[in-house]
Amino acid sequence: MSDGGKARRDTLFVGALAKGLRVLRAFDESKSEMSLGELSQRTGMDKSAIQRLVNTLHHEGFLDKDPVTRRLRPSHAWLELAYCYYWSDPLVGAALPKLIDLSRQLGETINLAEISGDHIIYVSRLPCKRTYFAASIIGRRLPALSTSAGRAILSTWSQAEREAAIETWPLKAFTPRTTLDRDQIRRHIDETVANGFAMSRDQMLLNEVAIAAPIIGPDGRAFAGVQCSVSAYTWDDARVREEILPSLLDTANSISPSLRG
Amino acid sequence: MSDGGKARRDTLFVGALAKGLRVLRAFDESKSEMSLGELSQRTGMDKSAIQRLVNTLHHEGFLDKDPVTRRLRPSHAWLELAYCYYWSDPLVGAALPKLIDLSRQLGETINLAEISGDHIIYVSRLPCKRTYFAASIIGRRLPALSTSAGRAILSTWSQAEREAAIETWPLKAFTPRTTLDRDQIRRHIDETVANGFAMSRDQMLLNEVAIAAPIIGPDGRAFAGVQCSVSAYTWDDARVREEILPSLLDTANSISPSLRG
DNA sequence: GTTTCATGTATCGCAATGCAATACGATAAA
DNA sequence: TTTATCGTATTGCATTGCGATACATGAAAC
Repeated sequence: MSDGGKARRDTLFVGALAKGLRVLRAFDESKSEMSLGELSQRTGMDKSAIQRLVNTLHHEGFLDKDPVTRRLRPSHAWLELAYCYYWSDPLVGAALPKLIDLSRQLGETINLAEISGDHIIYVSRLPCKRTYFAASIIGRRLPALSTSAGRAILSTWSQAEREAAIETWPLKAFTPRTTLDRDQIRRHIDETVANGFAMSRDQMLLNEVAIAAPIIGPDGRAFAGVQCSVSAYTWDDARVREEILPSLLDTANSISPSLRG
Repeated sequence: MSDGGKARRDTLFVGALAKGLRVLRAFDESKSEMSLGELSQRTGMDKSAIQRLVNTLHHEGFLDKDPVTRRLRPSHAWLELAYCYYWSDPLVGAALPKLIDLSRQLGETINLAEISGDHIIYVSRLPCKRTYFAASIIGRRLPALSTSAGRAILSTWSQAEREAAIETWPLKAFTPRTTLDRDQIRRHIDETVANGFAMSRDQMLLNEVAIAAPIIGPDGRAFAGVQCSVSAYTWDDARVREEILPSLLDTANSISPSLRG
């Protein structure tokens, strides 16, 4: 139970490092500041281990320690890592300028999402309107099947891959109207295949309309998508199709050629 | 030499973890994808060590491995960490909505910078115009003395602290016109103290005008600032002062009260 | 004010774990 | 084919990280 994930007795596996990383992973949106005890509880590791790991992480600048409460928080190093990530991902460099233009042109929130296993992750976000916090910061992972970007990406994959995803990938209710019926999702993805874009409502947030287009690679498959979020209060289907869709597709298509074959 | 940083023989120090973290740190903007050999070279650790550490990092999802070239790259986990950071930093939650409004109102790039030792780090960026890549992604660290945000923050500190910073903090030439003369920087910070905002030109990029206001905490000291970057081609001093400065100051001041005392 | 609890910090002997040298295997260049 | 380069795998040794335990500090309970 406690160290259930220790896994491989492999000689190429450095357990101490893995444990340290697991301490980093213990932080999340609901728990972003912890005491030693809380960390110990969350990770299932004993107090001594946490003490040593935390000490090391702190010493190396990966955890900040509140001088009075002694509680631990993510440090600026966590942002520096994101900075490095951006330089390593060729898609970001190719897409960002175009996304900025699009965001400016539409005046609405534009996101760049990449597939990450069975989730999508928001790699770049350009918020234009106030929205809830989680929707304006990068690095958020969401079940791919529930997002317009995920469905747009999937729509470019083979029938078999799509089907496997639809059957097995995780779903979670974020709103009372999040689609949990896989048949319904299948139908929507089929439409997406035909249309070349995905549009969804109320999936992550009520009264949110999301529309996404895949960024298609040289092999015809997408692993990323451009997505736009708008409010259902001010946008109806027809207007989204007319005023957002064309530019969104243009942008996504204009990024495709920059992907190396 | 090789493992010069091994440092403390402390019993609370987990060397294997520290080494692993140093592998993560080996990546930067100029080297964002490496082979085992390159990593070994960069970190000064031997091949075996790198092999084990990389294996572990890969297994734990902190490094992606190109299936054909076997080269290693930052993974999406690096963005997830940034996501966590945002939840842990109360300033971001308080500031972001207001920054979005400001960005929309001005139609120019707005940044949130925090002090991080003797550098500032861009925590949030809202690009509105195309600019060079590094200026549009979060997590970038720059010498505080060379940035308008850094100077704005410093201007709220005590005379003694300011002086110490001006004398000892690092400087680096990013453009031919980056100010390297500490007396000149001192004069500029003195002006900033008097004015309540900082304005600089050509420091990080030629023909870039940056203007920043400190976000003042309950104790009168700032550790963060709101900054706006515009092009010198289209903005002269007078127009910046007239059209940008008031809203920028308003925004910075409106964030201050949300900082807990 | 003393007791009690909770939490952070420090110490220490043991052996499990990570170490570095080395050998193997593939792929690419010469 | 040869040679070089780079990723992968193995192994014996002792360094290093382990976890129980004891100490310190501060807050809450009574």
